[in-house]
Amino acid sequence: MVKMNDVAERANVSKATVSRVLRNPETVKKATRDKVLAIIEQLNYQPNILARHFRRSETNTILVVVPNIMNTVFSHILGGIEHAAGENGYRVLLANTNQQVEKEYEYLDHLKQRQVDGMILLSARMDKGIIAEVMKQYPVVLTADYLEGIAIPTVSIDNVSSARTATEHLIKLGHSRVAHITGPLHLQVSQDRLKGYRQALLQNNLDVDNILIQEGDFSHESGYNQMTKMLALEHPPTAVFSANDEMATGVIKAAKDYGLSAPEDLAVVGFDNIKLSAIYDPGITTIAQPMFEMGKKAAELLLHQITGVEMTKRQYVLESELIIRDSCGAKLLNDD
Amino acid sequence: MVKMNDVAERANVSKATVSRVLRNPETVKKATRDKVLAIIEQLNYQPNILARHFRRSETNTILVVVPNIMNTVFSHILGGIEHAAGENGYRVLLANTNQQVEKEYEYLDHLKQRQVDGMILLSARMDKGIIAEVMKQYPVVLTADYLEGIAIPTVSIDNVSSARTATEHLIKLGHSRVAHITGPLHLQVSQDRLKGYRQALLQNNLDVDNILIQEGDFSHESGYNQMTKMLALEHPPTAVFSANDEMATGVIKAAKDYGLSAPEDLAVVGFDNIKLSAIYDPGITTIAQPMFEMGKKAAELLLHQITGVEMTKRQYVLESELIIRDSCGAKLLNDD
DNA sequence: TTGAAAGCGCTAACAT
DNA sequence: ATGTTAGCGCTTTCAA
Repeated sequence: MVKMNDVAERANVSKATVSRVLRNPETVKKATRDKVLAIIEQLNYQPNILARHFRRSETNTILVVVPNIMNTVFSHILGGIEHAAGENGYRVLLANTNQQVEKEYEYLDHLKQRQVDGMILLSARMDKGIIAEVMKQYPVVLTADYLEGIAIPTVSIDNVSSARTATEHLIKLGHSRVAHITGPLHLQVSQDRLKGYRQALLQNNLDVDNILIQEGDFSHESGYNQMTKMLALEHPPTAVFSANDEMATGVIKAAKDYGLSAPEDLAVVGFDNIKLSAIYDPGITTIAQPMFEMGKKAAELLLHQITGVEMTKRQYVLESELIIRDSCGAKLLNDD
Repeated sequence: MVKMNDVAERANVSKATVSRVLRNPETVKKATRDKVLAIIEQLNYQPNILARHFRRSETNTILVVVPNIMNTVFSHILGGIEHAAGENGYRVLLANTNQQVEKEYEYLDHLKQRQVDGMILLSARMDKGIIAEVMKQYPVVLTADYLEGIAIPTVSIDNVSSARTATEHLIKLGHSRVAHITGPLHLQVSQDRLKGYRQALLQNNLDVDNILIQEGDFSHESGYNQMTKMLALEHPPTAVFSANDEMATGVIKAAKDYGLSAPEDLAVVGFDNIKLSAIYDPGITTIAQPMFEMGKKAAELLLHQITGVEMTKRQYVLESELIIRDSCGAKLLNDD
């Protein structure tokens, strides 16, 4: 393994100069620089990055803690993170938790041991006190999740108002019995979407009927099962706001198996705007969450912390958008 | 930052002993060990992993080169890799290429600079000579892709025979005009699936009609467009084998927009068995590719190389399976 | 079973 | 603009 000293000797300069050529080329006279570069090329010298990391105690690596990489929403956020990190010369270390809190705690060691320069959490189920403690010492950003009462830098959408928009859309379409299938209620996002749903009903003078609020787990199957249950009600809903797109497909399938069709007999709105919602037949009306952008912004925010860039803002709320497709029936009306 | 020496002093032992307690506890007398561990606890000592990596010139990190993390197939393989790596104390560094070959070359530097202990490629579009060269020097495994004429450790399925199975399934169902929408033909997997399709036709004494073979790009839209084109043919196909599931949904949609329905008027078989194929309505008959398993196996194979475990086998071909759902019409027959 | 000591390859402060 | 030098924190060989 050829090392910096070998290059230095061959070029008749000191190690320091070689180091400078690599890290601060402008501080070296052009002639010297060219000579050194030529030798580097000739010897096919590769700097030992581990030595550099050690010496500088920085790694140019960020840790991304994901509940589940196989989930479309997370993989797209991850895509955005990877993109922004790469653009800025940083690498991404992956940490899958499989929703286990203990794993989140484990990965904290990476920060403490300086194996990474910072961390992005896509899920924060740890104790808030601990998170607050960690935040004080290391660069951390939260995205895709949200934590109340703690000033952690966060990139998110406004889930409450987005859910309100989705629900209102159904109300404006003339529905008064609008159901909601929630995500797992231990997640803040699920709580927020539920809150927005409630707000929309109340602001439109509609009663909140708890029988029309059922908890799902974001899976197609849970959407199917909860909808099947509600269809057997004496007064079944005529519209459903599902907390994500995958459950929305379960809702539509349940209606179909019950002899109803969406949107004619049941209007459905989903959430996330994953590819599935555009591909599914009928196309699913949904709230578009800028997943890639969220990841990108989160990474940028983290890199600012790492490099010490002044941050005026620490909480970013990105825009979400109602995408009207077929499942809500709005297009049916327009066709009249 | 408390360092090893601090622990040593407090425990009245040498740095060497502390190091041993951490890395080879069995070589230290129990009493000493306990004392040291107590001090470590007490001082909340965290070893500087960067120093360790540098000193040992190993990183316990593997690099995963992915064409696109946002693609379901890749994210599931990645899930398997992450799982196996984690189980064995290794970390996963993510490298997205966005299908750019130059990026693949760039990431090679991570290996050369010893920033990672090995590399898993989910796409190998680099020059074979270079790959062969790299393989000789560093642990490398290929999965999800396949390279002819080079003995690189590989984990894959048999795309040719899987595609043959898929196509034969349609032929057995009575179809003689079976179309194929391929993936991008510069990819080996697309070529292989096309080959399997051809074999099935020939083995069943059916002509290969090139007008029924159209190249897609794995997207819903390309499936839709290519199918729309074929439906306008004088003798349109009655069945389609699509090289992936997403294009299969495009095929079904195109048929629908043409006034036909699947499977009644057009039988469709996809490939991959991503979640979408189970959720879609009609459920898509497809070839199940064990994505998670592939990732897991690939990681294990790589770790064997890294740790110097004897490898009897270097090419793993995992089992794929035909999953019969609604889109092919087989269930229609059974209902008779 | 433990300690002493060298040194991994680089960077950066300081000197020239 | 370039060189000298110390040292980052750990692991490991050798000696005791």
